[in-house]
Amino acid sequence: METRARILHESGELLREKGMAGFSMRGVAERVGVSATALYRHFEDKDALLATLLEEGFSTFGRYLMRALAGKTPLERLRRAGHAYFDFALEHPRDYALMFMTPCRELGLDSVSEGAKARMDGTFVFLVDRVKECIAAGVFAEQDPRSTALHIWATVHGLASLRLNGQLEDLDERAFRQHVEFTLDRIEASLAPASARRR
Amino acid sequence: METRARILHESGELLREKGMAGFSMRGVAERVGVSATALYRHFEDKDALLATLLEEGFSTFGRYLMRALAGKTPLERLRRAGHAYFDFALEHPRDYALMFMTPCRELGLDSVSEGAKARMDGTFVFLVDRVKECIAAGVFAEQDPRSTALHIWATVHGLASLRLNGQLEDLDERAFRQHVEFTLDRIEASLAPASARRR
DNA sequence: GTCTATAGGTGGATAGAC
DNA sequence: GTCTATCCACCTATAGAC
Repeated sequence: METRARILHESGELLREKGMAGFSMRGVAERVGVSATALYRHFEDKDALLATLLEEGFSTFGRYLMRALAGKTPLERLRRAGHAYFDFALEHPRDYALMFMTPCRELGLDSVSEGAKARMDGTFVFLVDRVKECIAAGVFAEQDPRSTALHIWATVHGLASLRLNGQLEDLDERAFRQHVEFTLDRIEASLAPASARRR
Repeated sequence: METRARILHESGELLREKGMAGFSMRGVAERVGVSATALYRHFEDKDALLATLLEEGFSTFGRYLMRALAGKTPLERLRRAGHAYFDFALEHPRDYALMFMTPCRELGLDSVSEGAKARMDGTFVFLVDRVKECIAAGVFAEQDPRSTALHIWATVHGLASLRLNGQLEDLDERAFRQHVEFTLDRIEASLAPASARRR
């Protein structure tokens, strides 16, 4: 792997291990196996490194979400979006934590927070569109699509962040995946129109 | 206020403002208006200060949760627990962030994580009990109480943490409270037995 | 592109006076 | 209990050699 890519990779690892408080250029350099100053040939400064990490995280996340569009029905596309969300969180926990679990103010990236905010809004719009499809198709009750989308986001984010924070350590990977299914089932059940709720 | 209490208060404020990375004994001392060394008369070291803050957070949270028991029916008690959860998150955002949004490993409090884990488990058991009540009363479908409780926790935690991370800034306090009601409604709807789902 | 050397800063913690 | 003085560790970032 190229040095630059390795720097980004080890940055993510260190960030997850030690948090923002323990993240340092020296720490990254040591993991990569170069001197601390070498990093400055690849990134202007510490903020630029973090900003790049954040940006690449959003790019990857966007690709994951796009998988959802392969679904053939509105409900299936929403379901796939849910799976894509958890796939990303579990396969890129460092990126997920940086993107969704770190307060903007804590990042201290004034310049990049604009871009991050735009990315976040874009993600939310994608979700709102999936919800609108479901409402139009009659599989969801007629409710404010934005409230509904926010409810879905909060629910999946809550589960993902409890998992990544280590608060569900007694669940193994398989049990967690099962709970994901349970969660997606509950979301669908809670949004179905009254006519669809009889079993 | 006593110096010790003021130290704890300002510690919470600083933690919320700057995050773990920006939290320092000197920073706390400056806010309190004493020298940095004065803090060491009240707390053995930085970890002890954080541990105390965490402990007091769980105590306060426990008192909030106890309000739920004033509800007259199982469903009302669960609903009140939901409200207590959001009340605590909104009124004690610093404590909430420290307790539920900071990875244990990032805190670096090996000694205290035992106590924190026990507290967390206690909270979860409380929620499981409320769910069991609802199932026994027939207002919830017969499902694994622990899965159900986890679903509820993840959902309310997701909403609270998005809020505290500043990702829902376009919602004012009133709109957010309204969405809380929406969320609690969705949770109940998703867990109701099939027989109760006809409108 | 990577190194060593180094400047300049921040932060945790202690010693000892008051 | 609070202060000043101080030590030491660690951090970001730059300069200049290779």
